[in-house]
Amino acid sequence: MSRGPKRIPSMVKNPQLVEKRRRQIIRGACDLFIRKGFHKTTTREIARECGLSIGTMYEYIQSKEDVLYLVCDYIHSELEARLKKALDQEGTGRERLTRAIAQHFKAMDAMRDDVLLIYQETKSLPKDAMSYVLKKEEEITSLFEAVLQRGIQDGTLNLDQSSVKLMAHNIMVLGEMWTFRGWVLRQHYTLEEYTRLQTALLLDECTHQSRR
Amino acid sequence: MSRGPKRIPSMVKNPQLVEKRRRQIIRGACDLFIRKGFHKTTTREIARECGLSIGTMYEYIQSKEDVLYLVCDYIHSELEARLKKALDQEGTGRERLTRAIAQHFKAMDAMRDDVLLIYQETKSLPKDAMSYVLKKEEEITSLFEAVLQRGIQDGTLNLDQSSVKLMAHNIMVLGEMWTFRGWVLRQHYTLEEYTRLQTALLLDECTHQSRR
Amino acid sequence: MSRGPKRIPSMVKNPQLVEKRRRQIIRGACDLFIRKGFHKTTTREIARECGLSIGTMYEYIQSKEDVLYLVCDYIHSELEARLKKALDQEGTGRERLTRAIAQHFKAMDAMRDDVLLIYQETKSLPKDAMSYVLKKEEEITSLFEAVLQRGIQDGTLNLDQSSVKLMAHNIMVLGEMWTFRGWVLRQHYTLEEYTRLQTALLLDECTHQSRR
Amino acid sequence: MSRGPKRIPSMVKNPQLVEKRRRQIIRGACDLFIRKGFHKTTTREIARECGLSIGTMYEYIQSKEDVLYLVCDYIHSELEARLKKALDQEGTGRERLTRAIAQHFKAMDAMRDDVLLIYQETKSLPKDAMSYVLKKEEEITSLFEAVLQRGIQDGTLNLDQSSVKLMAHNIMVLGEMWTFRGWVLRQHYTLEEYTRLQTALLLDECTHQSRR
DNA sequence: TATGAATGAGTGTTCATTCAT
DNA sequence: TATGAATGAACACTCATTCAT
Repeated sequence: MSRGPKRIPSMVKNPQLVEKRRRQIIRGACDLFIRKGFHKTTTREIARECGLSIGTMYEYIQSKEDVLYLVCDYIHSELEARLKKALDQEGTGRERLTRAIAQHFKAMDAMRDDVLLIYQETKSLPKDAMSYVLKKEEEITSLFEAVLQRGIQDGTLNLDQSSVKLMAHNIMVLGEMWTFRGWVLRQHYTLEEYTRLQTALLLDECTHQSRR
Repeated sequence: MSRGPKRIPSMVKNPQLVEKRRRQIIRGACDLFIRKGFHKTTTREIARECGLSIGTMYEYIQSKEDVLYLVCDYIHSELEARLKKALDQEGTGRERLTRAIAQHFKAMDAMRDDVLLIYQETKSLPKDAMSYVLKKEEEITSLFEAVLQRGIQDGTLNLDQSSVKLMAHNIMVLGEMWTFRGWVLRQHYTLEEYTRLQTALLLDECTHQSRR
Repeated sequence: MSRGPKRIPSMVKNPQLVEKRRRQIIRGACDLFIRKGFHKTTTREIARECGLSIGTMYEYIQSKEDVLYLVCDYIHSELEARLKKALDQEGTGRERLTRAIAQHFKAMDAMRDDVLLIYQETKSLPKDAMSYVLKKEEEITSLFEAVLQRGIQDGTLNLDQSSVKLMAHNIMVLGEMWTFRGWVLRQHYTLEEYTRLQTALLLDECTHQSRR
Repeated sequence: MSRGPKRIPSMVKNPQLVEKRRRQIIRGACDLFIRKGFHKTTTREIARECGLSIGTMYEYIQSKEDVLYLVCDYIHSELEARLKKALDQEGTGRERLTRAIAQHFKAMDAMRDDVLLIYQETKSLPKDAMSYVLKKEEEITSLFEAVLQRGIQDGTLNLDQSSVKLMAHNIMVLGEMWTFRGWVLRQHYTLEEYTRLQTALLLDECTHQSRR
């Protein structure tokens, strides 16, 4: 279905070195993009922050936008990895969903700045890179779809098929909401309260479907 | 509570002229920001689009960021106005909430590009302007809080006080979600379906609170 | 036949100002290109030399290559003007040709650096600008063709039609030769000697054609 | 007279290896310089084209300009070799001259891109390298001088001493003209026609000198 | 000898803002 | 009030050259 991430060409041949340097670049750039935004961060700042000369950095990327893509892709990979670990467990569909939501919210809390970054800067990517990033987002969302389906099959969740996709998106968005409304939500709720209340809302919906 | 919008100084004395010119600027800039993003739009382009010379434009603003603030503020006002009109009606709290949600979603659909713009470019505002914009967002959210409270009072809604704020935010976010996940949601749901399903989710929660 | 020179867009509206500034640019750039070559001259140097800030200079051109085109076009215009003045006189075709050659050689001597510049840097122009420059060169050459034809008609020159074009090019090239072989030719010949000898060669050919 | 070509230092001791590698470099660079020009060709491209790593390439040269010199010198050697072969034959001075001209023109046709390269990029050489190249050009020219003198001595050519040098240059330039005006000349003349007409022009002059 | 990753000064170009008219 | 020419700091990116391995 997905043919993996976009390949960013590098002038350097040794793939391990490329991997290593790009990790440096991602780490440095991510911090800066979060602090100052993509457009207000200069390539020289990125280079300095990740301990490379500007010339060396450009041996590993082709453009500043490549850096943004690298960062976005990294953040998504990180999110996906965390979520997959949470799903890789036993229990009924309902139990797994509950854990997945909690884990998702925890990830959102831990990576709130990174997620915010994706929300705000994805649009600065070139067309093709943006498609990749959006596709990745969809893939992550589909992880929740899968858990929902499983719960429907084992009878622990009750949800109309037409609502499955929507619910998956709802879960994603109510998680992300903790990042982009965090500045006010955190004034009123701890992450635990937030998780409890939103989980209730979401699971409730997967219980009383029959009523509608 | 709120001390009204941030004042943007102008070199021009006649307030009606200022008002008129700024409307021109907002209209032109808004289009451009949506099409190209704030950073990739130049002041020259804005001036051309709104039919002013750059010199003249700068008589009515102090910086490019002022334009962004003007645009964001305008969009929020528009959203608020639409919502207030929907709330300015009779019926039980529950009925009013239902209508408000529908109206909110409709507004999100109509103004999806504008809302997206706010989501993506608010962070480009200077600190103080950003506070104003975020505060405005909060004010709009509080409109839903008020409706919820009213429904609780008249007994048509059942919701724990601790959840009121969260629900208001949920309503806001599930509306905005139609803008920033629209590219995929619209492949599966019409606005009507979306509204029906999400309203169910939200109202359901304001009905069975006792269970928890 | 020719639709005039390539239009270089300018950000500045006042055409007289554009004309004036571009003259400044041409003068400054021409000197520098001759001294250092096109590629080794920086845009900053050009700006400084012509008394404009770099930003201002870019209000009147779109790229460094535009400057090169402006310079090449100017040099050609200058050459053409000088030649046309020489042709705008009375006498038999043979007399006119003699004067035209002398004038051409004189122009080459006076503008030797400029002509050399065209020889060496035309290839640095973008494709379309290069066509314009080459076409102009052809137009100038055709001025000699016209004089030759006139001499043939009035019987003062004797030249096969098939040779006319070639002779025109020969005249051009033997003139230009004074610029790009000048460093050694000037060690052995004055411009007058050079002109006399080459004119003899060329006119001789337009006299004894019958022998072949 | 000439102290041979400029010595380009190499880090590598084995002279045969140096010779071999430089042949590689010349072949690769010459192609690129013709296609893209000297300044728009990067050292990386040259290295790639000739199958060496940049590091290795720099063991055999000291700078990019060295490569240009190597290429120019090679082209001249090639031209000189071809011409010498043509002169290494029997016959009267006049016959030898005729053959030399034809051979020269044929060489110009075959190596038109290379000759053009020399015309356009010689000025990019450092001062001292440029002198070498110009001297080489002069040497080649003097080959024609020698043939002319020989024809004068054996009475088959009639030319004033003062014109000998000029005629030699004329021969050179009318040959080179086939390269830098080829784009238009080839539209009207084949190489054979061109050679016939120009040879007539040149030999004619070496026949009727007495008249002047 | 051969390699290729590292370097950073230097390049062409942009654009928010000012200010004389 | 309106204009738009002028400004120059700042930007993304390149590339000849070096040097540790």
